[in-house]
Amino acid sequence: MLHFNNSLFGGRFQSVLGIMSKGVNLRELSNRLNLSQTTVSRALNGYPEVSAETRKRVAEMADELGYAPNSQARRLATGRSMAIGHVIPRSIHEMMNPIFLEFIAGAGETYSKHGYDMIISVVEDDHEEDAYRQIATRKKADGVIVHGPAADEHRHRLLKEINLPFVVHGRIPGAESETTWVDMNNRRAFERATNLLLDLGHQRISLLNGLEHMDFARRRRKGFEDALAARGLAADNAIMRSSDMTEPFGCDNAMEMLKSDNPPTAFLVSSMISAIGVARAIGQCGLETGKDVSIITHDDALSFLPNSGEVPIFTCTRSSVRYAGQRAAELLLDIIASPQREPSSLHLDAELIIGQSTGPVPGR
Amino acid sequence: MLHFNNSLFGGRFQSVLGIMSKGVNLRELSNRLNLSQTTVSRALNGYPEVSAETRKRVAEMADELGYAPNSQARRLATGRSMAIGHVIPRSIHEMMNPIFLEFIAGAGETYSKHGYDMIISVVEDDHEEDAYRQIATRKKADGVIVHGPAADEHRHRLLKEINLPFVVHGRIPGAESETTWVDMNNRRAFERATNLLLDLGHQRISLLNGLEHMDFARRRRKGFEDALAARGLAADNAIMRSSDMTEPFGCDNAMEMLKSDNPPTAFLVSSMISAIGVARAIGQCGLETGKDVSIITHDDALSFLPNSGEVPIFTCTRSSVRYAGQRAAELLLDIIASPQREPSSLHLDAELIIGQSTGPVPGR
DNA sequence: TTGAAAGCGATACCAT
DNA sequence: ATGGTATCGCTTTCAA
Repeated sequence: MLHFNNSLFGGRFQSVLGIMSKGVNLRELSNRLNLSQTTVSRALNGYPEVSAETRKRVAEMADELGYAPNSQARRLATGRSMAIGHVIPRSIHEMMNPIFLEFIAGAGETYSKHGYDMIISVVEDDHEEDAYRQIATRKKADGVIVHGPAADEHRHRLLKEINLPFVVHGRIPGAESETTWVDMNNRRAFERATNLLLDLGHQRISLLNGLEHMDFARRRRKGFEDALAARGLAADNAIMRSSDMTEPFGCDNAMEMLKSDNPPTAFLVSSMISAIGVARAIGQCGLETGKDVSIITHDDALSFLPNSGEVPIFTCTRSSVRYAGQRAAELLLDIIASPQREPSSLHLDAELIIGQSTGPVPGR
Repeated sequence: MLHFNNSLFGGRFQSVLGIMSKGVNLRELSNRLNLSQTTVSRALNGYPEVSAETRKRVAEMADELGYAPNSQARRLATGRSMAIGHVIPRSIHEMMNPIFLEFIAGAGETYSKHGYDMIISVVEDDHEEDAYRQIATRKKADGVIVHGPAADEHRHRLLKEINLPFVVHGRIPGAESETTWVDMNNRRAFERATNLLLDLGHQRISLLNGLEHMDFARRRRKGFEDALAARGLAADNAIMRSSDMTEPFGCDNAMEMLKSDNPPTAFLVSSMISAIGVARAIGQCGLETGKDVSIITHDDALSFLPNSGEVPIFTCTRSSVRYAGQRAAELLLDIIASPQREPSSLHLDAELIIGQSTGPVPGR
């Protein structure tokens, strides 16, 4: 996975004077230049009042001595920590979610593009509030991303209280207009998916959802139920499940239902990982996915679970979490740059993509 | 996934004087106490020469005012950044690896336990060297973890050059004794797995390996080949593959091989994710995993892919990456605390666990 | 266009 | 046991 340009890594490192590793500071640099620290600082930070010639001299010497400003000092002086925090409570990190990783990857790209650091705090559940407070009082980060809002969410209140800028990945029910968030249209995605199944003649559809104390899962369920209701159908609790989205969650539940008296002819699943489990169960029952039993899954476009190709394996509602991460980070940096601005959120639509896992209901 | 204790989050936040959010600093705190900053600092940091009574007063007032030291200032004063860096080049983060996430989760636990921050830098490939240099010169972190060492690895040279403490997750061939690392015994794990298959009568075994410019993948291949050689067998390149360990990688290759003239009777796979793909292929060919075709996979004990239960789905070599993360972090903190110490590494053994995916070769 | 000097908020040495 | 003061390395106001 790691490739190196040999011209960079293979050769000897340019330590002509052993200076590169010494760590020159601003004072030494300005001494060498017979300039004040002020001027050097200005030159390096692109202030306009520096003469072109001076700026050039400074840049060259800085380069030669391998100068880079000490971030702690700069942060102390400017009062900005140039870092964004992500707090992961144990309850979320125990079932360490690949979706989180993909989001982080996206956000991280944005951060480094803007010179920000990403700091991740893994904390015990009962220290989460503490973690946020410490980020604020100790000035560890200029803002945070709130992950996985619950249906009954409170973190935004704390964050407003302690005046820590934040962006929510997902939405906080009842606080949509007073917070900045990036979310996909979960309800609509699952409504569309359900309609597709209904159009294919499926009437008995199982919902394998994420944990329904989470906002996103509630919305998905709503979309599912809305679509059924629109055709005068009711959801059957006997074939609806809600859990962490693991592979066995999909397999075990699908297996159980398929063996029951009144098995579903289709599954609507909240995650590719569980969908893979469902497919396994279908196979183990001697049935064929997309023919005997249909599956639609949400696809977060995780890089290690590609579901693309001409005809994707799974029919899916797709929305890139990585992209969401990039955009959420951008919004947060905006807020930090101009705190007075009105909250502006981003509602992403999922694509409904036809793959190999759906077909008309058998015997139709 | 997120549970909150309502007594913490549900109620109103204690902003009795609006002070909590103000951010008191050391000077204000010491003024309020009629003590010098020196004494207050000492009291808070547990220095012995402070009277018990003073210490108590200080602690109480600090608590009341919600004082917490500004980390930037402290870092500047102490010269320690109290942070560990993880650099992720794009080549690794494009195929964003869940294994990385799990490792991070483990390391993160250790960091917060010791008051360290974890900072993650997502960088373009050709900026990786730069990223490390900047961490060193700008003093962004006190040390770094090196992820995914290649067979032809150079980062350790750079890190020694710039004097940045580090621990390797995995091993750097040829530098085992001069670096501190945490790795599992890849060669032995795959040797044992292969032996198990051979004992079951399998002679035609396919290897679906990770990218073989990575050290871990080479070692696994070695283990595989060693085991075959010990019984006078040779590996057949026609049924060996090496790639990013995605689900389709497993499925597509297994499918192709199973349909060939001389199909393998067993698969040795480097990752659960790909193993799931293999299982899917087997199902699609109308065969049964563990009966018609056997699979042994390496299991990194990823939380969203549990492979436990009385009889796990997959027979596997298992080693917890999360644990590796914890230990690697501990070793790094040790090094930082006492830099002169000899490098001491950790070689973890994988367990070989029998699951449902293996059985005697058919027709035996 | 350049520089002197005052912060930023802690720690730590040297006195007392 | 407590306090004064220099220091960490940078930014930024104010002067020149």
